[in-house]
Amino acid sequence: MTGRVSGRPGAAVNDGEDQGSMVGEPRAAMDLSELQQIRLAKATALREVGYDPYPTRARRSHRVDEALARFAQIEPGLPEGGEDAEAVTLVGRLVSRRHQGKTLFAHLRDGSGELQLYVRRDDIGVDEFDRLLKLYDLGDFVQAEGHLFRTRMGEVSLRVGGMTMLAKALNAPPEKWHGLQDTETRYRQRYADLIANAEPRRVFATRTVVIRTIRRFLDDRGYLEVETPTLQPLYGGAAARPFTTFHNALGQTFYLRIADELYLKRLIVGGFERVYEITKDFRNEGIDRNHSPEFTMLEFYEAYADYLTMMETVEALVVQVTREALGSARFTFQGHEIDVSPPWPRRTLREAIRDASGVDYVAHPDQACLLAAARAAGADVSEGTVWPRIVDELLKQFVRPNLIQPTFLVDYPVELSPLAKRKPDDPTHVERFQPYLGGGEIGNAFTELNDPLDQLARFVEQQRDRDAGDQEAMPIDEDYVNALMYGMPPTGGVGIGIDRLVMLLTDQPSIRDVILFPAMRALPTARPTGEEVAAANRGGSGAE
RNA sequence: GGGCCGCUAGCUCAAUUGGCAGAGCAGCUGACUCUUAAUCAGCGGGUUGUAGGUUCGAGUCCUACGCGGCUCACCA
Repeated sequence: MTGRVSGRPGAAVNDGEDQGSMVGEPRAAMDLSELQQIRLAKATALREVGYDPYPTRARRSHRVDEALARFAQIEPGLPEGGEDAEAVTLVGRLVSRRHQGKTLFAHLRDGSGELQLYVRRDDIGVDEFDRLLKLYDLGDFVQAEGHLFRTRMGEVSLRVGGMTMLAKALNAPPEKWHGLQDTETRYRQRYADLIANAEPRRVFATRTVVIRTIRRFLDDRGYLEVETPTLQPLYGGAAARPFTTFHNALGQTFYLRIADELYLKRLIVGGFERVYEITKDFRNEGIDRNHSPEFTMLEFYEAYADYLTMMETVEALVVQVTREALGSARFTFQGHEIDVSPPWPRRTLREAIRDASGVDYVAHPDQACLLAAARAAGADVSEGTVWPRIVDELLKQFVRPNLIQPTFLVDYPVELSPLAKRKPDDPTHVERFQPYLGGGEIGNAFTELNDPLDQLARFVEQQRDRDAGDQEAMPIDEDYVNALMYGMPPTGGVGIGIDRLVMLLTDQPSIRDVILFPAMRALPTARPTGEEVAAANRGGSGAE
């Protein structure tokens, strides 16, 4: 860590090696803003009258929600405006302040909520009241002890008998009414966003409920949560370009995983019957509203199941997650009322495309023919587009935007799905489905291909596309084929993009709004130099 | 990568045709013992993203660059 003491990241004010200097030493103050200097002076003033602005320990008897619950219990036995006889001690951040002569109202926020503080000079003495007015600021963490009561205006409050500083804030919080609006600052300094805005606090709390509920759902059904490699010598399981990195001691290139699919299925080969993993995948491609270079993926695999079984599981999972997170199976996304109650309609990809565009891709089995038909239907497809891509374009341009209510599209052309098993009655299609919701897909699933030689043939096919310049085609994974040669039972598998699911449930239009610290271009001063990169690759970072 | 838009005080935003860079919040000083966007009086606060250019004069016009947003392309 370098010591940066400025509101703007990248505006380093303290690049020296010495780390242990006491806060409050004015050495770094040269580059502090006027407002920061004023707060720093207050911290120094506190110290001068014997109060540590950063004491080591805090004490708390109740969280805010516990205090409110306690008062609700006790209030019926109190006279009008009476106080709880027992003292409580609360901790948290000062988020608002209203001074009126010899009294002071303020709001304290902890992780569970907010509660009003009521301070009277007569209660705490002239000196302490004065300190409170002069040396405490919005954003400071404090500890307040006192008795609960209800104000004349009807708000449960703490009549403060004593207050101490827990941590002096040098940065002022953002504007209290408009919050922090600047998108870039909200992403780069998420801490400030969380302080200032209730919306991200709600979104990320919901995200946690979603993930917790998924775990419980799968745990309850006998799934084993496992961990597979992030650093992979060979990537696979999806169509995407990987990030590349290098292991110094092994002298070897690794790829950051683009999916965990192939490892999870190796575990099915090994004899685990139900496995899942919730983890980050990394794809080296463009960033937009729906794509982040690192994102969170759920994948789960079940032996002796097929894609029909998995559709029921997905419906049950999504409705349970929605109910846990929102208290209902219905919610609003970007103005659309969505109901995820099962069962969800199932339509084959072929008929969905045919109904929406008039093009039956089965009737146009070669590239030139399908391209002409697609264009005749009004699709925007460029000249060299390969056959499976044209199908994908038809899906994207005609079908997807209209899939607002939950829908399964099923049975995809084999060319689009190198890891899925062919339909028994139609070897040109595979048993695959994608759940659509709110105009986008939230996952991908199939009956897993377990014929090792068919799998090898599909890899070879992919390799041909690779050689033809398709940078997203999968490389041949011989070890995976070897695993399949030990025998993999019939298996159903599902992948669900957690970020997109959270976007839907929290009504957020951008994936960046559901990722706490979304990937951003480094600011000029924060970007490592070529020398630093070279040194890192030379070996040994020195630090853990 | 292309196109469009944006970047002004700590935060939220103004600034007419190119003519003294402003307000609210926050801050500072003071008044006020049930306020809650508290109120009232006064005060301070700016390298207008960066670097050039045009001009008597640039927040405003031009060029380049940086960062971001939207969008297209790419991409599940």
